[in-house]
Amino acid sequence: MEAQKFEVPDVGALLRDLVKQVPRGRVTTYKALAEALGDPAAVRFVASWLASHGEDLPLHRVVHASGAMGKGEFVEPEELAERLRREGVKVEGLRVTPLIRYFFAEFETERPLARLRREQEEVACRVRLQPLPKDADRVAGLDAAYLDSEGIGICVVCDRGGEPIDYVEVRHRITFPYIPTYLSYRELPLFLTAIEEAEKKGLSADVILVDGNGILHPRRVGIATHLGVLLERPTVGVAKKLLCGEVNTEGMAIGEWRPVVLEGETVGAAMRTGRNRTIFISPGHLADVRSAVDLVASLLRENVLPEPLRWAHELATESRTRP
DNA sequence: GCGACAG
DNA sequence: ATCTTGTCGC
Repeated sequence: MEAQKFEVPDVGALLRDLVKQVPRGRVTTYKALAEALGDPAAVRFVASWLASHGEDLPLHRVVHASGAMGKGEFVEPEELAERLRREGVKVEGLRVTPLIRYFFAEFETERPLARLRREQEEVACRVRLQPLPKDADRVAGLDAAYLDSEGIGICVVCDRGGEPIDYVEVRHRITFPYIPTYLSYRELPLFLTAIEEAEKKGLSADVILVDGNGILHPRRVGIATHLGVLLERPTVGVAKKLLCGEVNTEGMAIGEWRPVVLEGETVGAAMRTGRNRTIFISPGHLADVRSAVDLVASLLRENVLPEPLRWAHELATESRTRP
């Protein structure tokens, strides 16, 4: 099986370009930058990325939506205010006043996140929900860990009893940041090569478990779904936190599960595993909620995660200790 | 007061 | 996810 070509934009570089577009004497906001990238929900990425990668940028021209000075690791707010004043911007009490008078948002941009969203919607159109193969006797688990900007991808293949058979490890430079609902663009390249390497080694699985969501996603295309559709293979997503949708987890017994509903549709299940931990299971591709839940339940032991994912996580974390 | 977004 | 001090429980 050939690795799929999977292009991801350099959003960090694009964000730099956007900040450089803000003229002297004008200010923009974190939210306006996120919108210029194509998704206002990326505002936290914008703030955190600028705080750690924006040392050489004119960050005094990026303020909160309230007009308040931004917060970075490089410059004190008083100094930011001083820099703005020198450019003719009025700052009172560490706030640009009135913001509207100096506000800039006329960015030259191709809105990269909006393009990725359209791509996700196209992938979502190709999802097929159906029961998992009944004769599945090998289940893979995919997980990632990070060492600075290097990503570590693990693909473990387990037998039907959850016993690991073998695994592969791959490493990639990762540039795409974590932005909620765009996880695929960060981790899928890692997973695609891990699976390719596994197949080269003669390691294959009937179903692939992924650390993340399947159709339990605002556009019904979480990382497990994206992977499944690209490879045309059965996948199931397992997440440790709820991304979206609604579910009542009150008084759940261990092993019990309840549907996660999104816009009136059941897109997954919340299941209580050991202790007080709840996991969120959703079909990726060529799976449905019922069979995904059954498969995960059959691979659950004492751990929070089903065995293939528990092993993948353990191996990925362990790999970080030996660079 | 609003919102709370997988890894 | 990672970083990381202090705190709780087995």
